[in-house]
Amino acid sequence: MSTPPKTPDAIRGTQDIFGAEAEAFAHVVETFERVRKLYRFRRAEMPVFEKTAVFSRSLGETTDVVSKEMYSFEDRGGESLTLRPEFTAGIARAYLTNGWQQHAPLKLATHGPLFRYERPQKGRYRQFHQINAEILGAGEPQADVELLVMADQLLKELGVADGVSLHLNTLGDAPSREAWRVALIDYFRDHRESLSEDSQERLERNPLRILDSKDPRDKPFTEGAPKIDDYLSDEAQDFFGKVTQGLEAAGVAFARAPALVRGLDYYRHTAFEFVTDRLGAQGTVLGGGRYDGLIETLGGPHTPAVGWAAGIERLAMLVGAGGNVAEGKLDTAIIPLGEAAEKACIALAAALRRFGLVVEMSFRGNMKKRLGRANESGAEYAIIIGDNELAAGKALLRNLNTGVQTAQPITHFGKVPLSLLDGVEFGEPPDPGTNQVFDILTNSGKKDDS
RNA sequence: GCGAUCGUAGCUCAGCUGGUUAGAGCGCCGGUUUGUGGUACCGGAGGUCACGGGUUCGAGCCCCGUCGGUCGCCCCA
Repeated sequence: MSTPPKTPDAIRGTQDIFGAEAEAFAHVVETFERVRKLYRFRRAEMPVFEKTAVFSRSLGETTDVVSKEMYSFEDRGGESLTLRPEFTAGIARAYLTNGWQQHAPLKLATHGPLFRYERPQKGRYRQFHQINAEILGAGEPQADVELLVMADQLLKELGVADGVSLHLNTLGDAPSREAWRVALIDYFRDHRESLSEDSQERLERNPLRILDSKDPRDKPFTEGAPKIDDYLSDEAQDFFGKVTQGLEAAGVAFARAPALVRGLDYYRHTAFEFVTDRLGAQGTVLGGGRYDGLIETLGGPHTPAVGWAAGIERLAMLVGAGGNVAEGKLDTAIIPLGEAAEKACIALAAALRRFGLVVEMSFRGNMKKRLGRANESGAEYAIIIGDNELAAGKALLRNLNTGVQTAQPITHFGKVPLSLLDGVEFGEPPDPGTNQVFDILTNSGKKDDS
């Protein structure tokens, strides 16, 4: 008496992607790969896990993000490892440990799974996937511009640009950012009692975040809050000007978003998000910014860099909503009947696929079943070979749209487009050594004329 | 971590104020068609009603707990 084993559940917040969604997912990745090559971003592959320090140092040891939202564990040697929650820190580590400085300015693109220990909700999973682009070792605003223009082109080529807008801001250089921060704290402290509980908390930990609070109680005060523009140094102002001018030159539309901020200290200058209102609370489709301070936190030399990342699932949802991704269509279904015919059909399927046709060969069910499946698959033609046909060296070519079916010499398949054979009756196969394609073309010409 | 909401067949769902053998559509399998699809008709398989406890003569339905899904808050690298 044994009880059947219990099927283990999938891990919370993971997804099994299949069918149309998987096609949309692949479409996003393929489009990214194509576009990234247009800009000569070089492909990189990084490990999905790193020493925990790679992430904890760059993010700051004390933040919620590090203490609660990373997948960290000890390996058998007692070393603390973490499944990557983002690409940037791992890329920065690779940049330093592999001497990639020699390639600077280095344009890198990658994509793959990331892991965050969060409560799942729409567009948010514990294992999710991003596409990612970075330019390391480039302090020039042109790098920001190129990254943004590429992002814009990507979204347009994916067909999701409608309803998605680019929100752009600058956080200034380090002195500008700090002066602004102090001014914000002073300002909000005066209204402390009127702020939401969350924002009172934020005042201590992360005052910039009050600006994009969702609580209506905070709204009246965020409007009148100090603006970064009043604290920008000349250099920072000039930098941002070059970014916006570059976007205008490239024809990339953007909206200035003075409340768009970044929580971590290493961010400088440009911050941006492509945002939609079609994905519920998780409206950011692609986001990034300049992180000139990051590489130093990993013990490297001062290295300016800028990058962005976009959630593949979120993009796939937008792509899928447009209904423009379908599974690959079947051209031809091959239906063998009987063991001997099966062998001939395997050979025929291989030949047709080498020819470039999308072919499936059925191996289950009776004739009715097999034809039914062929029909459902959307195939245009079915090629049927039973033992009778095999003995005569023929196969049945059935047009599944018209229902017209003719017997054809097996040797014709794989050498002639099926559309030429469609509906045309042939006699004996051409003599060996003659040009079969030519014969068939002239034969079918005769038929058409008559 | 917090809140709301949901969990019935492979899928989408119905199931009345608690009342006998729990339903539909789709899908699957078979038949009308011994080797011919799309349409139609007929039949069939498939359910520990998420799990565990409780209330009740009686629970898919009410109560408590657990797990899971979804949506939102916090956070957002």
